[in-house]
Amino acid sequence: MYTDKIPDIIIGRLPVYLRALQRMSEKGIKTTSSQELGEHVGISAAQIRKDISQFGEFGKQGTGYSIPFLLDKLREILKVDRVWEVALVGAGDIGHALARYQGFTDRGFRIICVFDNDSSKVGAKVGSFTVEDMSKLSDKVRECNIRLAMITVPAPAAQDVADILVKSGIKAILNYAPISINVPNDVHVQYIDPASHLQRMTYYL
Amino acid sequence: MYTDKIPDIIIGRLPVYLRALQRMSEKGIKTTSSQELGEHVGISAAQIRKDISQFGEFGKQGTGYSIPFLLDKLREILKVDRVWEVALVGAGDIGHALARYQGFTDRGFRIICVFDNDSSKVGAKVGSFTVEDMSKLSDKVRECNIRLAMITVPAPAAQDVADILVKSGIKAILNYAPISINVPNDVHVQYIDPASHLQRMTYYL
DNA sequence: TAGATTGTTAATCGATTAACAATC
DNA sequence: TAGATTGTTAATCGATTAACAATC
Repeated sequence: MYTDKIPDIIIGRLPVYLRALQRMSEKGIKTTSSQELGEHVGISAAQIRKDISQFGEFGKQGTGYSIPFLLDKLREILKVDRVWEVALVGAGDIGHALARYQGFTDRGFRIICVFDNDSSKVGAKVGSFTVEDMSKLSDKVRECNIRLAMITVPAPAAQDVADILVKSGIKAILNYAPISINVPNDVHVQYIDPASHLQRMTYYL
Repeated sequence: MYTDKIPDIIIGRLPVYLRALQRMSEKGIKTTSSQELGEHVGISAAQIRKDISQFGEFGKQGTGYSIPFLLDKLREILKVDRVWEVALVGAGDIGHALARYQGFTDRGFRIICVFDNDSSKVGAKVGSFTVEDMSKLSDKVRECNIRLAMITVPAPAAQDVADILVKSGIKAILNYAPISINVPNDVHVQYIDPASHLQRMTYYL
Protein backbone atom coordinates (compact mmCIF):
# COMPACT_ATOMS: atom_id res chain seq x y z
CA MET A 1 0.00 0.00 0.00
CA TYR A 2 1.39 3.38 -1.06
CA THR A 3 -0.96 6.32 -0.79
CA ASP A 4 1.32 8.68 -2.72
CA LYS A 5 -0.69 9.97 -5.61
CA ILE A 6 -3.29 7.73 -7.16
CA PRO A 7 -3.65 8.05 -10.95
CA ASP A 8 -6.98 9.48 -12.05
CA ILE A 9 -7.54 6.53 -14.35
CA ILE A 10 -7.72 4.29 -11.27
CA ILE A 11 -10.10 6.66 -9.51
CA GLY A 12 -12.32 6.45 -12.58
CA ARG A 13 -12.64 2.69 -12.23
CA LEU A 14 -13.54 2.70 -8.55
CA PRO A 15 -17.16 3.83 -9.11
CA VAL A 16 -17.54 0.94 -11.55
CA TYR A 17 -16.31 -1.53 -8.95
CA LEU A 18 -18.51 0.08 -6.34
CA ARG A 19 -21.59 -0.17 -8.54
CA ALA A 20 -20.95 -3.84 -9.32
CA LEU A 21 -20.34 -4.66 -5.67
CA GLN A 22 -23.55 -2.89 -4.69
CA ARG A 23 -25.47 -5.07 -7.17
CA MET A 24 -23.83 -8.20 -5.82
CA SER A 25 -24.60 -7.12 -2.30
CA GLU A 26 -28.27 -6.60 -3.17
CA LYS A 27 -28.35 -10.20 -4.39
CA GLY A 28 -27.10 -11.29 -0.99
CA ILE A 29 -23.61 -12.25 -2.18
CA LYS A 30 -21.12 -11.77 0.65
CA THR A 31 -17.78 -12.52 -0.98
CA THR A 32 -16.14 -12.13 -4.35
CA SER A 33 -12.76 -12.49 -6.04
CA SER A 34 -10.86 -10.22 -8.42
CA GLN A 35 -11.59 -12.85 -11.06
CA GLU A 36 -15.37 -12.77 -10.54
CA LEU A 37 -15.60 -8.99 -10.17
CA GLY A 38 -13.50 -8.64 -13.29
CA GLU A 39 -15.91 -10.76 -15.30
CA HIS A 40 -18.78 -8.56 -14.18
CA VAL A 41 -17.19 -5.28 -15.14
CA GLY A 42 -15.01 -6.38 -18.04
CA ILE A 43 -11.65 -5.62 -16.46
CA SER A 44 -8.77 -8.03 -15.84
CA ALA A 45 -8.41 -9.62 -12.41
CA ALA A 46 -4.81 -8.39 -12.18
CA GLN A 47 -5.87 -4.83 -12.75
CA ILE A 48 -8.60 -4.98 -10.15
CA ARG A 49 -6.20 -6.36 -7.55
CA LYS A 50 -3.66 -3.70 -8.41
CA ASP A 51 -6.23 -0.91 -8.27
CA ILE A 52 -7.65 -1.98 -4.92
CA SER A 53 -4.24 -2.62 -3.39
CA GLN A 54 -3.35 1.05 -3.89
CA PHE A 55 -5.51 1.79 -0.89
CA GLY A 56 -4.82 -1.07 1.47
CA GLU A 57 -4.89 -4.83 1.90
CA PHE A 58 -8.62 -5.39 1.65
CA GLY A 59 -8.62 -9.00 0.49
CA LYS A 60 -7.73 -12.38 1.94
CA GLN A 61 -5.61 -14.95 0.14
CA GLY A 62 -7.63 -18.00 -0.68
CA THR A 63 -11.05 -16.42 -0.18
CA GLY A 64 -11.01 -13.04 -1.94
CA TYR A 65 -12.83 -9.92 -0.79
CA SER A 66 -15.64 -9.47 1.72
CA ILE A 67 -18.22 -7.46 -0.22
CA PRO A 68 -19.61 -5.45 2.74
CA PHE A 69 -16.07 -4.61 3.83
CA LEU A 70 -14.91 -3.62 0.34
CA LEU A 71 -18.07 -1.55 -0.15
CA ASP A 72 -17.29 0.37 3.03
CA LYS A 73 -13.72 0.95 1.98
CA LEU A 74 -14.56 2.10 -1.53
CA ARG A 75 -17.24 4.45 -0.23
CA GLU A 76 -14.76 5.88 2.22
CA ILE A 77 -12.08 6.31 -0.47
CA LEU A 78 -14.50 8.00 -2.88
CA LYS A 79 -15.94 10.02 0.03
CA VAL A 80 -19.46 8.78 -0.62
CA ASP A 81 -19.75 7.42 2.91
CA ARG A 82 -21.79 10.62 3.37
CA VAL A 83 -24.47 12.46 1.38
CA TRP A 84 -23.40 15.32 -0.90
CA GLU A 85 -25.89 18.04 -1.68
CA VAL A 86 -26.11 18.89 -5.34
CA ALA A 87 -27.41 21.99 -7.14
CA LEU A 88 -29.20 21.43 -10.44
CA VAL A 89 -29.15 24.23 -13.01
CA GLY A 90 -31.59 23.87 -15.90
CA ALA A 91 -35.19 22.75 -15.54
CA GLY A 92 -35.70 21.32 -19.01
CA ASP A 93 -36.37 17.68 -19.85
CA ILE A 94 -33.01 16.44 -18.65
CA GLY A 95 -33.23 18.53 -15.50
CA HIS A 96 -36.68 17.07 -14.86
CA ALA A 97 -35.37 13.54 -15.28
CA LEU A 98 -32.49 14.18 -12.90
CA ALA A 99 -34.68 15.90 -10.32
CA ARG A 100 -36.87 12.82 -10.19
CA TYR A 101 -34.06 10.28 -10.55
CA GLN A 102 -34.09 7.68 -7.78
CA GLY A 103 -30.57 6.50 -8.52
CA PHE A 104 -28.71 9.06 -6.40
CA THR A 105 -30.04 7.68 -3.13
CA ASP A 106 -27.59 5.20 -1.61
CA ARG A 107 -24.85 6.41 -3.90
CA GLY A 108 -23.95 9.51 -1.97
CA PHE A 109 -25.91 12.33 -3.57
CA ARG A 110 -29.05 14.36 -3.09
CA ILE A 111 -30.26 17.20 -5.24
CA ILE A 112 -31.42 20.02 -3.00
CA CYS A 113 -32.34 22.84 -5.39
CA VAL A 114 -33.24 23.48 -9.02
CA PHE A 115 -32.61 26.69 -10.95
CA ASP A 116 -33.65 28.11 -14.31
CA ASN A 117 -33.56 31.56 -15.89
CA ASP A 118 -36.85 31.06 -17.73
CA SER A 119 -39.43 33.09 -15.81
CA SER A 120 -42.21 30.80 -17.05
CA LYS A 121 -40.51 27.91 -15.25
CA VAL A 122 -39.56 29.71 -12.05
CA GLY A 123 -42.00 28.78 -9.29
CA ALA A 124 -43.10 25.61 -11.08
CA LYS A 125 -42.67 22.18 -9.55
CA VAL A 126 -40.00 19.83 -10.87
CA GLY A 127 -40.20 16.59 -9.00
CA SER A 128 -40.40 17.65 -5.38
CA PHE A 129 -38.59 20.93 -6.03
CA THR A 130 -39.79 24.42 -6.77
CA VAL A 131 -37.73 25.97 -9.56
CA GLU A 132 -35.85 29.03 -8.37
CA ASP A 133 -34.58 31.92 -10.43
CA MET A 134 -30.95 31.87 -11.53
CA SER A 135 -30.39 35.10 -9.64
CA LYS A 136 -30.78 33.14 -6.41
CA LEU A 137 -28.21 30.54 -7.42
CA SER A 138 -25.09 32.17 -6.05
CA ASP A 139 -26.49 32.96 -2.63
CA LYS A 140 -28.00 29.52 -2.23
CA VAL A 141 -24.78 27.73 -3.14
CA ARG A 142 -22.85 29.87 -0.69
CA GLU A 143 -25.37 29.65 2.14
CA CYS A 144 -25.70 25.89 1.91
CA ASN A 145 -22.01 25.41 1.17
CA ILE A 146 -22.83 23.28 -1.87
CA ARG A 147 -19.80 21.82 -3.62
CA LEU A 148 -21.42 19.88 -6.48
CA ALA A 149 -23.59 21.00 -9.38
CA MET A 150 -25.15 19.60 -12.51
CA ILE A 151 -25.63 21.75 -15.61
CA THR A 152 -28.53 20.91 -17.93
CA VAL A 153 -28.95 24.21 -19.74
CA PRO A 154 -28.54 24.69 -23.52
CA ALA A 155 -24.94 24.74 -24.78
CA PRO A 156 -24.76 28.50 -25.38
CA ALA A 157 -25.59 29.18 -21.71
CA ALA A 158 -23.34 26.55 -20.15
CA GLN A 159 -20.14 28.59 -19.83
CA ASP A 160 -21.94 31.48 -18.13
CA VAL A 161 -23.58 29.10 -15.70
CA ALA A 162 -20.25 27.40 -15.01
CA ASP A 163 -18.66 30.78 -14.28
CA ILE A 164 -21.37 31.63 -11.76
CA LEU A 165 -21.08 28.22 -10.13
CA VAL A 166 -17.31 28.50 -9.82
CA LYS A 167 -17.53 31.98 -8.37
CA SER A 168 -20.03 30.69 -5.81
CA GLY A 169 -17.73 27.96 -4.60
CA ILE A 170 -18.74 24.88 -6.60
CA LYS A 171 -15.82 22.45 -6.93
CA ALA A 172 -17.26 19.72 -9.16
CA ILE A 173 -19.56 20.03 -12.15
CA LEU A 174 -21.44 17.37 -14.07
CA ASN A 175 -22.09 19.00 -17.44
CA TYR A 176 -24.91 17.74 -19.66
CA ALA A 177 -24.54 20.62 -22.12
CA PRO A 178 -22.77 19.43 -25.28
CA ILE A 179 -19.89 21.88 -25.00
CA SER A 180 -16.50 21.94 -23.30
CA ILE A 181 -16.39 24.42 -20.45
CA ASN A 182 -13.37 26.17 -19.00
CA VAL A 183 -12.91 26.24 -15.25
CA PRO A 184 -9.99 26.78 -12.85
CA ASN A 185 -7.68 23.87 -12.10
CA ASP A 186 -9.19 23.14 -8.73
CA VAL A 187 -12.68 22.62 -10.19
CA HIS A 188 -13.50 19.21 -11.62
CA VAL A 189 -15.74 18.65 -14.62
CA GLN A 190 -17.30 15.51 -16.01
CA TYR A 191 -19.22 15.42 -19.27
CA ILE A 192 -22.36 13.53 -20.20
CA ASP A 193 -23.10 13.91 -23.88
CA PRO A 194 -25.06 11.06 -25.44
CA ALA A 195 -24.17 12.07 -29.00
CA SER A 196 -20.46 11.94 -28.19
CA HIS A 197 -20.85 8.55 -26.59
CA LEU A 198 -22.67 7.26 -29.63
CA GLN A 199 -20.07 8.74 -31.98
CA ARG A 200 -17.39 6.86 -30.14
CA MET A 201 -19.11 3.62 -31.12
CA THR A 202 -20.13 4.34 -34.72
CA TYR A 203 -16.44 4.42 -35.64
CA TYR A 204 -16.38 0.66 -35.19
CA LEU A 205 -19.58 -0.12 -37.13
CA MET B 1 -0.42 8.76 -41.84
CA TYR B 2 -0.72 5.10 -40.89
CA THR B 3 -4.20 3.66 -40.80
CA ASP B 4 -3.13 0.43 -39.06
CA LYS B 5 -5.13 0.17 -35.93
CA ILE B 6 -6.13 3.33 -34.15
CA PRO B 7 -6.15 3.11 -30.32
CA ASP B 8 -9.59 3.42 -28.78
CA ILE B 9 -8.40 6.21 -26.54
CA ILE B 10 -7.85 8.36 -29.62
CA ILE B 11 -11.26 7.47 -31.03
CA GLY B 12 -12.72 8.60 -27.73
CA ARG B 13 -11.25 12.08 -28.15
CA LEU B 14 -12.47 12.62 -31.69
CA PRO B 15 -16.08 13.35 -30.66
CA VAL B 16 -14.74 15.99 -28.30
CA TYR B 17 -12.80 17.65 -31.09
CA LEU B 18 -15.80 17.35 -33.38
CA ARG B 19 -18.08 18.98 -30.83
CA ALA B 20 -15.69 21.88 -30.25
CA LEU B 21 -15.20 22.42 -33.99
CA GLN B 22 -18.96 22.43 -34.50
CA ARG B 23 -19.29 25.18 -31.88
CA MET B 24 -16.53 27.20 -33.52
CA SER B 25 -18.13 26.74 -36.90
CA GLU B 26 -21.47 27.99 -35.57
CA LYS B 27 -19.68 31.14 -34.47
CA GLY B 28 -18.46 31.61 -38.02
CA ILE B 29 -14.83 30.74 -37.30
CA LYS B 30 -13.24 29.19 -40.36
CA THR B 31 -9.77 28.22 -39.20
CA THR B 32 -8.12 26.99 -36.01
CA SER B 33 -4.82 25.64 -34.74
CA SER B 34 -3.96 22.68 -32.54
CA GLN B 35 -3.03 25.25 -29.92
CA GLU B 36 -6.40 27.01 -29.99
CA LEU B 37 -8.46 23.82 -30.21
CA GLY B 38 -6.43 22.42 -27.35
CA GLU B 39 -7.28 25.35 -25.13
CA HIS B 40 -10.96 24.83 -25.83
CA VAL B 41 -11.02 21.15 -24.97
CA GLY B 42 -8.26 21.01 -22.37
CA ILE B 43 -5.90 18.77 -24.32
CA SER B 44 -2.30 19.53 -25.35
CA ALA B 45 -1.64 20.84 -28.84
CA ALA B 46 0.88 18.07 -29.48
CA GLN B 47 -1.69 15.42 -28.68
CA ILE B 48 -4.30 16.95 -30.91
CA ARG B 49 -1.87 17.09 -33.83
CA LYS B 50 -0.82 13.52 -33.20
CA ASP B 51 -4.41 12.30 -32.96
CA ILE B 52 -5.52 14.02 -36.13
CA SER B 53 -2.43 12.99 -38.09
CA GLN B 54 -3.38 9.34 -37.58
CA PHE B 55 -5.96 9.79 -40.28
CA GLY B 56 -4.24 12.04 -42.80
CA GLU B 57 -2.59 15.38 -43.31
CA PHE B 58 -5.53 17.67 -42.65
CA GLY B 59 -3.65 20.80 -41.61
CA LYS B 60 -1.42 23.37 -43.26
CA GLN B 61 1.86 24.56 -41.81
CA GLY B 62 1.65 28.19 -40.83
CA THR B 63 -2.14 28.44 -40.90
CA GLY B 64 -3.51 25.42 -39.05
CA TYR B 65 -6.72 23.58 -39.87
CA SER B 66 -9.69 24.59 -42.00
CA ILE B 67 -12.67 24.01 -39.72
CA PRO B 68 -15.18 23.01 -42.43
CA PHE B 69 -12.64 20.60 -43.90
CA LEU B 70 -11.69 19.07 -40.55
CA LEU B 71 -15.37 18.77 -39.63
CA ASP B 72 -16.00 16.81 -42.81
CA LYS B 73 -13.04 14.54 -42.19
CA LEU B 74 -13.91 13.84 -38.55
CA ARG B 75 -17.52 13.11 -39.46
CA GLU B 76 -16.33 10.73 -42.13
CA ILE B 77 -13.90 8.99 -39.77
CA LEU B 78 -16.53 8.60 -37.05
CA LYS B 79 -19.09 7.60 -39.69
CA VAL B 80 -21.47 10.36 -38.67
CA ASP B 81 -21.51 11.79 -42.18
CA ARG B 82 -24.86 9.99 -42.29
CA VAL B 83 -27.85 9.60 -39.95
CA TRP B 84 -28.01 6.52 -37.72
CA GLU B 85 -31.39 5.31 -36.57
CA VAL B 86 -31.54 4.55 -32.87
CA ALA B 87 -33.95 2.41 -30.84
CA LEU B 88 -34.83 3.64 -27.37
CA VAL B 89 -35.83 1.10 -24.73
CA GLY B 90 -37.45 2.47 -21.59
CA ALA B 91 -40.08 5.22 -21.54
CA GLY B 92 -39.41 6.60 -18.07
CA ASP B 93 -38.16 10.07 -17.28
CA ILE B 94 -34.78 9.60 -18.92
CA GLY B 95 -36.36 7.97 -21.96
CA HIS B 96 -38.71 10.93 -22.21
CA ALA B 97 -35.85 13.39 -22.07
CA LEU B 98 -33.93 11.52 -24.76
CA ALA B 99 -36.96 11.13 -27.01
CA ARG B 100 -37.41 14.89 -26.96
CA TYR B 101 -33.70 15.77 -27.02
CA GLN B 102 -32.82 18.13 -29.86
CA GLY B 103 -29.10 17.45 -29.58
CA PHE B 104 -28.97 14.39 -31.82
CA THR B 105 -29.84 16.32 -34.96
CA ASP B 106 -26.71 17.38 -36.83
CA ARG B 107 -24.64 14.95 -34.85
CA GLY B 108 -25.57 11.84 -36.79
CA PHE B 109 -28.44 10.26 -34.86
CA ARG B 110 -32.19 9.99 -34.91
CA ILE B 111 -34.35 8.02 -32.53
CA ILE B 112 -36.99 6.17 -34.53
CA CYS B 113 -38.84 4.09 -31.96
CA VAL B 114 -39.49 3.83 -28.23
CA PHE B 115 -40.27 0.66 -26.29
CA ASP B 116 -41.45 -0.20 -22.81
CA ASN B 117 -42.81 -3.29 -21.15
CA ASP B 118 -45.23 -1.36 -18.93
CA SER B 119 -48.67 -1.84 -20.45
CA SER B 120 -49.83 1.46 -18.96
CA LYS B 121 -47.19 3.23 -21.05
CA VAL B 122 -47.62 1.30 -24.29
CA GLY B 123 -49.62 3.36 -26.75
CA ALA B 124 -48.86 6.61 -24.95
CA LYS B 125 -47.02 9.46 -26.59
CA VAL B 126 -43.41 10.19 -25.71
CA GLY B 127 -42.26 13.21 -27.63
CA SER B 128 -43.39 12.48 -31.17
CA PHE B 129 -43.29 8.72 -30.64
CA THR B 130 -45.92 6.21 -29.64
CA VAL B 131 -44.54 3.78 -27.09
CA GLU B 132 -44.51 0.23 -28.39
CA ASP B 133 -44.55 -2.98 -26.41
CA MET B 134 -41.23 -4.71 -25.75
CA SER B 135 -42.53 -7.75 -27.60
CA LYS B 136 -42.31 -5.76 -30.82
CA LEU B 137 -38.71 -4.72 -30.21
CA SER B 138 -36.93 -7.61 -31.88
CA ASP B 139 -38.95 -7.52 -35.09
CA LYS B 140 -38.66 -3.77 -35.39
CA VAL B 141 -34.87 -3.79 -34.96
CA ARG B 142 -34.53 -6.52 -37.54
CA GLU B 143 -36.94 -5.03 -40.07
CA CYS B 144 -35.42 -1.56 -39.91
CA ASN B 145 -31.89 -2.94 -39.62
CA ILE B 146 -31.22 -0.77 -36.58
CA ARG B 147 -27.68 -1.01 -35.24
CA LEU B 148 -27.81 1.39 -32.28
CA ALA B 149 -29.89 1.35 -29.11
CA MET B 150 -30.20 3.25 -25.85
CA ILE B 151 -31.27 1.50 -22.64
CA THR B 152 -33.11 3.57 -20.02
CA VAL B 153 -34.84 0.80 -18.07
CA PRO B 154 -34.27 0.07 -14.37
CA ALA B 155 -31.01 -1.74 -13.55
CA PRO B 156 -32.58 -5.14 -12.85
CA ALA B 157 -34.08 -5.23 -16.37
CA ALA B 158 -31.04 -3.95 -18.27
CA GLN B 159 -29.27 -7.25 -18.92
CA ASP B 160 -32.42 -8.87 -20.30
CA VAL B 161 -33.00 -5.92 -22.59
CA ALA B 162 -29.37 -6.02 -23.72
CA ASP B 163 -29.70 -9.72 -24.53
CA ILE B 164 -32.75 -9.08 -26.68
CA LEU B 165 -31.07 -6.18 -28.44
CA VAL B 166 -27.96 -8.23 -29.19
CA LYS B 167 -29.99 -11.14 -30.49
CA SER B 168 -31.86 -8.74 -32.77
CA GLY B 169 -28.68 -7.42 -34.34
CA ILE B 170 -27.85 -4.28 -32.33
CA LYS B 171 -24.12 -3.55 -32.42
CA ALA B 172 -23.80 -0.53 -30.13
CA ILE B 173 -25.59 0.21 -26.86
CA LEU B 174 -25.71 3.38 -24.82
CA ASN B 175 -26.64 2.17 -21.35
CA TYR B 176 -28.23 4.54 -18.84
CA ALA B 177 -29.01 1.77 -16.37
CA PRO B 178 -26.52 1.86 -13.48
CA ILE B 179 -25.22 -1.67 -14.02
CA SER B 180 -22.50 -3.29 -16.12
CA ILE B 181 -23.95 -5.42 -18.88
CA ASN B 182 -22.35 -8.37 -20.62
CA VAL B 183 -22.42 -8.52 -24.40
CA PRO B 184 -20.43 -10.33 -27.11
CA ASN B 185 -17.10 -8.86 -28.23
CA ASP B 186 -18.48 -7.38 -31.43
CA VAL B 187 -21.07 -5.31 -29.56
CA HIS B 188 -19.97 -1.97 -28.14
CA VAL B 189 -21.31 -0.49 -24.92
CA GLN B 190 -20.98 2.96 -23.44
CA TYR B 191 -22.24 3.86 -19.99
CA ILE B 192 -23.94 6.99 -18.75
CA ASP B 193 -24.33 6.92 -15.00
CA PRO B 194 -24.48 10.30 -13.29
CA ALA B 195 -23.78 8.88 -9.84
CA SER B 196 -20.58 7.23 -11.09
CA HIS B 197 -19.48 10.44 -12.75
CA LEU B 198 -20.08 12.37 -9.55
CA GLN B 199 -18.26 9.73 -7.48
CA ARG B 200 -15.25 10.15 -9.69
CA MET B 201 -15.08 13.79 -8.60
CA THR B 202 -15.87 13.54 -4.89
CA TYR B 203 -12.60 11.67 -4.41
CA TYR B 204 -10.79 14.97 -4.98
CA LEU B 205 -12.95 17.10 -2.69
C1' DT C 1 -3.21 -30.21 4.34
C1' DA C 2 -4.44 -28.80 -0.53
C1' DG C 3 -6.55 -25.39 -3.14
C1' DA C 4 -7.48 -20.79 -3.97
C1' DT C 5 -6.50 -16.15 -4.29
C1' DT C 6 -4.25 -12.13 -2.77
C1' DG C 7 -0.59 -8.31 -3.07
C1' DT C 8 3.44 -7.12 -5.40
C1' DT C 9 7.27 -7.30 -8.52
C1' DA C 10 9.36 -6.99 -12.95
C1' DA C 11 8.55 -6.99 -17.75
C1' DT C 12 5.91 -5.45 -21.34
C1' DC C 13 3.17 -2.57 -23.63
C1' DG C 14 1.11 1.80 -24.88
C1' DA C 15 0.39 6.88 -24.51
C1' DT C 16 2.10 11.49 -24.03
C1' DT C 17 5.36 15.08 -24.55
C1' DA C 18 9.06 17.80 -26.37
C1' DA C 19 11.48 19.17 -30.10
C1' DC C 20 12.22 20.45 -34.72
C1' DA C 21 12.65 20.03 -39.78
C1' DA C 22 9.48 20.95 -43.30
C1' DT C 23 6.69 24.16 -45.38
C1' DC C 24 2.65 27.12 -45.94
C1' DT D 1 10.78 36.91 -46.77
C1' DA D 2 9.63 36.12 -41.75
C1' DG D 3 6.48 34.06 -38.80
C1' DA D 4 3.54 30.46 -37.72
C1' DT D 5 2.18 25.90 -37.36
C1' DT D 6 2.05 21.36 -39.02
C1' DG D 7 3.41 16.22 -39.01
C1' DT D 8 6.62 13.18 -37.16
C1' DT D 9 10.41 11.39 -34.50
C1' DA D 10 12.62 10.01 -30.34
C1' DA D 11 12.48 10.26 -25.48
C1' DT D 12 9.88 10.04 -21.56
C1' DC D 13 6.39 8.78 -18.88
C1' DG D 14 2.65 5.90 -17.27
C1' DA D 15 -0.45 1.78 -17.39
C1' DT D 16 -1.23 -3.06 -17.93
C1' DT D 17 -0.05 -7.79 -17.70
C1' DA D 18 2.06 -12.00 -16.24
C1' DA D 19 3.95 -14.49 -12.79
C1' DC D 20 4.53 -16.09 -8.25
C1' DA D 21 5.69 -16.09 -3.29
C1' DA D 22 2.90 -15.49 0.60
C1' DT D 23 -0.82 -17.04 3.07
C1' DC D 24 -5.69 -17.71 4.23
